[in-house]
Amino acid sequence: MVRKRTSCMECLNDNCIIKQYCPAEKLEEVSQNKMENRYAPHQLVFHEGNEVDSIYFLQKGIVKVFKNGAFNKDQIVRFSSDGDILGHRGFNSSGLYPVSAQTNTESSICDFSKEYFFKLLDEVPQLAINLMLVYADELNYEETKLRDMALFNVREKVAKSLLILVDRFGLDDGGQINNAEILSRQDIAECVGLTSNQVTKVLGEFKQDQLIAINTKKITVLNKQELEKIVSY
Amino acid sequence: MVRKRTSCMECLNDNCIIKQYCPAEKLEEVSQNKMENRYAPHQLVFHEGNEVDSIYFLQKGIVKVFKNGAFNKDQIVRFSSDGDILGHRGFNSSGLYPVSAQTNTESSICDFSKEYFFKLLDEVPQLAINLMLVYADELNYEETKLRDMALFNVREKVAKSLLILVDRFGLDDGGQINNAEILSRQDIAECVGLTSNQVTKVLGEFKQDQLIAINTKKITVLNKQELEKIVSY
DNA sequence: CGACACTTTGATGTACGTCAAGCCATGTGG
DNA sequence: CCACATGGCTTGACGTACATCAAAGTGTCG
Repeated sequence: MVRKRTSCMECLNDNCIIKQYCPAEKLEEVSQNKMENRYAPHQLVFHEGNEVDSIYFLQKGIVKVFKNGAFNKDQIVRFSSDGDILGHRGFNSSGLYPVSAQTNTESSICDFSKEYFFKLLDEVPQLAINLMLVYADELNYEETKLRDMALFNVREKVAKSLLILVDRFGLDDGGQINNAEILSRQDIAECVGLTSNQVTKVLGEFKQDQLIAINTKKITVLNKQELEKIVSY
Repeated sequence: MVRKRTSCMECLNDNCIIKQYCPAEKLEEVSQNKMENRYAPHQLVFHEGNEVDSIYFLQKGIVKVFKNGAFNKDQIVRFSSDGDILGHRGFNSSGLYPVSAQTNTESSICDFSKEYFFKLLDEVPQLAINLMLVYADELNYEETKLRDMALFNVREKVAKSLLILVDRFGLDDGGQINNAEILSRQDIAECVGLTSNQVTKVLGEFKQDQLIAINTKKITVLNKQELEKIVSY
């Protein structure tokens, strides 16, 4: 991991809420209080259960956020990408990270100390309010997923996992799911609480039904509408 | 529903984050911008899918917050009680309530317009920050639940539902779960995505194993430690 | 070219979801 | 005050979808 000082003024990532809501004159100070880090693929950013000391902003890359379950059955909370906040789940009453974060690709991540970040929130109310709105959206997303996981059968869950990937990574011109090649069957399974076995089987069914095409890791969505129909009720 | 103006200064509920984080001189203005409403049991406070216009603070009572699923299989998100915030899940990008809220008991609920509340957040940064922390805790809670629901079998889910109720409502001197008499088997089932049938069966097992005692609706916890052991791994 | 890891596929037992019938409380009207 | 109706609770029986295991297949790396 390579650490260096960089300036928010020159950062090209417009999704970052710091850049969006801090006034220009504040950004100079902000830059003084952060470090930018470069991670190799499959490096741990922070670990579930550890004390929360920092908050992270993912400038570029893909990071897997996940919770430990029993017997190496982890639960993937989300895949974060450019502009996303990491570690904010740790601002809870326990003071411990409730999830782990691990890079999937090479990544650039800025970090602030928790102390400085809270000082910043107090000085820039719009930042606090908009971070609050980020939480609200994530809470909605998780509660919808919770409802769905309670209701869906295996086939529906796999359809849901594909739509989650499409939503997060998008499709390229040919209809292929971006970044799908970096995901194992296990990864897909852990998004929706299944085993890699079950995912493989249902993906095979979907291929049979011409909803998708599979070239090992690369998945092409042929009929998104039908996939959406499977998860709607 | 009876509406009236009351003052936050005289409110006895110290759990309310408005009272906790607004300076005394601000509370006068706040009181001018809210209404207190008295609801009968089983009245709807707001409905999933409706436009978000207000935020609510539950002064006294028990309110069921739930999401609609397929074929009257609702999902209970939580039971709110004295001091809890209601409707904050609606501060999302869709502008619609993602859940419904319905009183279980007679309840007193204060409401603010969304506009005034956001103005207040901007003027009182500590309120915004602490509301953010409320979201963070709820997000943690939901993600833990999501993980558990993906992993647990029926027996474990029922144990979990009992522990949720104990956590929310507490036990009286005799070990009975407070307010359990207002809950149907269906309610318990909808906390953890089961049917009332399944809940009844497992509660019967727990009774057999002397973990609980059942007097129709009233449930007495005899061995909380063992219940916790069932949901731990 | 061989070793390793991941994926695919089939077979098997079991836990689960569903249905239906009986039971027990509660409340109402004769 | 008792008979009856209603709604939720309880229990058992049954078929199915699911979890798990093992073995073969495929791709990838040194």
